[in-house]
Parts: sequence; C-alpha cells; structure tokens
Amino acid sequence: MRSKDQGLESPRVQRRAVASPFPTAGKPLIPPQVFKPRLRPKRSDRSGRLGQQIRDLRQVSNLSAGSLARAAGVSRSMLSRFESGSVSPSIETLEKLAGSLNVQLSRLFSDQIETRSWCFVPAGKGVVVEFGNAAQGHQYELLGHVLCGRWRVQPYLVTLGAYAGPSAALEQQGVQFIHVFSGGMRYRHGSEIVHLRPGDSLLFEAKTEHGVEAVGNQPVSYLSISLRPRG
DNA sequence: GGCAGCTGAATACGACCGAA
DNA sequence: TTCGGTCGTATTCAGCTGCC
Repeated sequence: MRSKDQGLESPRVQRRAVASPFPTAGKPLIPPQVFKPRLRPKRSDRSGRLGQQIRDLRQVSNLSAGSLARAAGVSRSMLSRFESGSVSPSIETLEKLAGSLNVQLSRLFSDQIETRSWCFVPAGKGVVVEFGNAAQGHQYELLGHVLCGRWRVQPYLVTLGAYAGPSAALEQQGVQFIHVFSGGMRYRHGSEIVHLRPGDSLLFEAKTEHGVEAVGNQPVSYLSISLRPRG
C-alpha cells in the first residue's frame, strides 16, 4: 500500500547526483561529540528563507503542498521540510521545484538578495515575472520588492493583450491595490464584477477570490500592488 | 595510495495531529 | 472522513579520517 505521503515512482536510487548548493553540505554542523540530536537541527537562516520563498511561490500559485510535491517528484514530508528550512534540497530538486512552480531557479533565491529600505527601478527595467496565466496574454513586471517590517510589498506593472483571457482566480493574505492606466477590463472580487477604466482604482482584501474576468478590444495596462504579511 | 569505518545530509515511508 | 502539514525513523550515499 502506498502512503498518501508518497508521490514518487522512482526508487530511492540515483540520489546524491549533485551537491547541495549550501556551503554546510557535507560538513558537520555540530561536532558529534558535543551534541547528537534525535531531531534534525534547524538549518541556517538561508535555508529558512529559501523554504519561505518556496512556500510563498506555492501559495501564490494556489498549489497545495501535496500537489507541488507530486509535480516536483518529492514526497510531501520532504516538501514540508524544505519549506520549514529543516533540510536543504539539492540543486536537482530545486530545479524540479522551480519548474513545477513555473519560475526560474534564480527566483527561489530572490528573497536572499540584500534588502534596502528603498528600491529604484528605471523605466522598463522591472523584472518580468511569469505566472501560470502568461499564456493568456498576461505580462507582469515587478517594479520593486521592499520589506516593511512584517509586510511584503510587491508592485507589478501588468500588461494584458487585447481580448486577453481571464486570469487564474487568486486567494491570498493581505490587501491589493489596482490602478488602471489604459484600456478597460472586468475585474472579479468574490461574487462582484467591477468594470475598470483608465484612471479607476480598486482596493480590496486579497483573501477573497479575485482576478481579471475579461479584457476589452484594447490592451490594458495597470498597476497592481500587493501588500502581504510575511509568513 | 587504498581501504574501511564513521558521520552527516538528503530522501522516503508511515504515523500523527489539526482543520474543514 | 479527508486533506494538508509535520514528525520520527530507516535507508542510501558522499565526504572525511585513520590505519596499513
């Protein structure tokens, strides 16, 4: 009988194909004569932040831990340990996780870039982020990434092609602000549909299911700022 | 230099807990 | 009851170290 925890078909061979990306791999963290814990020791803060980043991206993608684990070919318990920072995944596993999250590998480490109290992004130099609905003509350009204490602020310049399809329905913590620059669209928040035109703004709690419902016959450009608590 | 033993990291399996 | 998340434990493998 296979456990619900199990999502793998390959046996436990061929592991250790690549080295861990972290400098602690292969070296003892604690001298064994001093302390040999029954529980796995909490790994470095770097591992914890990597795990938090994986969890954030998973939640943004509306994926459960089980779904992501299956997609990445790891067990559910291992994904839990990655996200809690108790173990560090191998490069091979990180590549699978990034692929399953539909992001580039480097995105998993974007949270570990030196943070500042301000962030300047020249015009047209934002980071283009691919989400799952990019295929429907949705382009997201991240204009900055600023941490304000417990809060994470992510401003996106969003461009939707004419007649772009609906975006995936999202439910997140925190609040979201939208300001339309050009074009028009129908935006859904729960059971409500709001028609947005140039100059219109929308502020709402992101925990209610929301997303772009439909776009008119012209491309749409709008600013989307999400304010979410850091987990 | 080669081998064996030890140690730690990555991983899976199974079980448990809490929430819906 | 189901599902998501976590924990305890076993297994495998690579790196290190000491001995010959």
